[in-house]
Amino acid sequence: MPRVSRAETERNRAEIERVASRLMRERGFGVSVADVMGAAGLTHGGFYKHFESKDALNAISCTHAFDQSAKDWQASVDRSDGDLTPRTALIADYLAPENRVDPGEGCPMAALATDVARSPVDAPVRDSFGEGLEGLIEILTRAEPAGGEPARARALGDISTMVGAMVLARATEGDALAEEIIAAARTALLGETPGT
Amino acid sequence: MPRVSRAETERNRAEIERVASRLMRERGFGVSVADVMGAAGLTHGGFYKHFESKDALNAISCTHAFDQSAKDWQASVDRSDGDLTPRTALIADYLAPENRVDPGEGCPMAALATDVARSPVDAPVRDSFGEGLEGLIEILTRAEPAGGEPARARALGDISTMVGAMVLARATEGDALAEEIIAAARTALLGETPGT
DNA sequence: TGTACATCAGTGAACGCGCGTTCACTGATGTAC
DNA sequence: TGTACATCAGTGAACGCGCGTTCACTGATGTAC
Repeated sequence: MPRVSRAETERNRAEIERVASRLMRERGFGVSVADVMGAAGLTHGGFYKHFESKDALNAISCTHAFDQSAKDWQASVDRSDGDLTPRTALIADYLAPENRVDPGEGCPMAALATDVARSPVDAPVRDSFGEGLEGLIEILTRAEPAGGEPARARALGDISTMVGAMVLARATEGDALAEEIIAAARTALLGETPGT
Repeated sequence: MPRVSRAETERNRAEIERVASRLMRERGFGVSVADVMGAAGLTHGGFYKHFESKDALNAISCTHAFDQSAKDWQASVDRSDGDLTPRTALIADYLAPENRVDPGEGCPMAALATDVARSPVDAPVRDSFGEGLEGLIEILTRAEPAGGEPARARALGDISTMVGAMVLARATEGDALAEEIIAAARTALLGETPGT
């Protein structure tokens, strides 16, 4: 049934972007146009009525994922109080099991950085990734106890540890090492005693 | 000219493994059999005289890359002396520009972790990655100033920071942020004053 | 409010291409005598 | 050491398949009157 209403068109486009963002974090940019459209309940032919190319969708999906993460990070900051600093809340939420076992709804840095690194220098996804990353850096920088330039450097160090731990834990999922890595990152970042 | 000598066969196989290990770190497991064989100076048809499947080569390439890295890490430890601790030497060498700009000859954790995370649970490359990772953890654990269990936890935290910084710097290569991330990781790990 | 018609989101077949894998063939190497 | 022959690493065409992209077609939606 062709020629759907404007509202339907808009809903379809939003759904394509949503499932693309999920599938690309799960499987990488190699996910096919047909799989994305199918997951959105459509056939592949209509793809180019919405997007200029597969490359363009990669970039849009990356931005979508970072927008979602920025909201999650801000929510972590907002739930902090006297007993829980914003930085602690953010890092604890990031290292939680949900982020590790469901990459499709999780951190785009951990899911997409390697794919972006392999993309051509002129690929649109590079700008999307850079801007999204900068956004997360700024949220964590504001959450650092220290202010000014040291806060940004500390945020960059924190993010490196968080992303590295997430990436390595996902690669060893199912192995005891995965939990061990996350626990060690927690200890390194939050100074918890390595127990259990 | 078919039927080459045994020595030639062995040399060809070693060359296939060498270039495969390089190309997979550069482009991921998606690199094609034809590209690997071509890079080794052969045609694609002979591939199955050496390997059972593409999956098997993925695992072999991963092990090859970790073996190379273990040698590099040990060399870093060996060059340390009174003024330079093994841990400092290892981390400084890891974060050096060569590792960042030439992923094909660099760290397999940073290059392959995401691809491994996306591989099926029964893919042979998962075991290769787990074993290779454990080997590097042990080298760094021995290089930590503290001994016993805390040394291992600290090694895991260090590796997380190293890998995360490498992965993010590669994704932002060409941007000032790439250098900033590496510098911040250096500061976080080695306590250098964030200068320049 | 009703009618006539242009618009265009979605469909499904088709395109050229590259993938992993198979296979008949080649001919120098390695072996048996 | 010399000869006869089996072995098998490497070649290149072929297989079925999935990729990104294009395109003629459809028919309900949105618009003009």
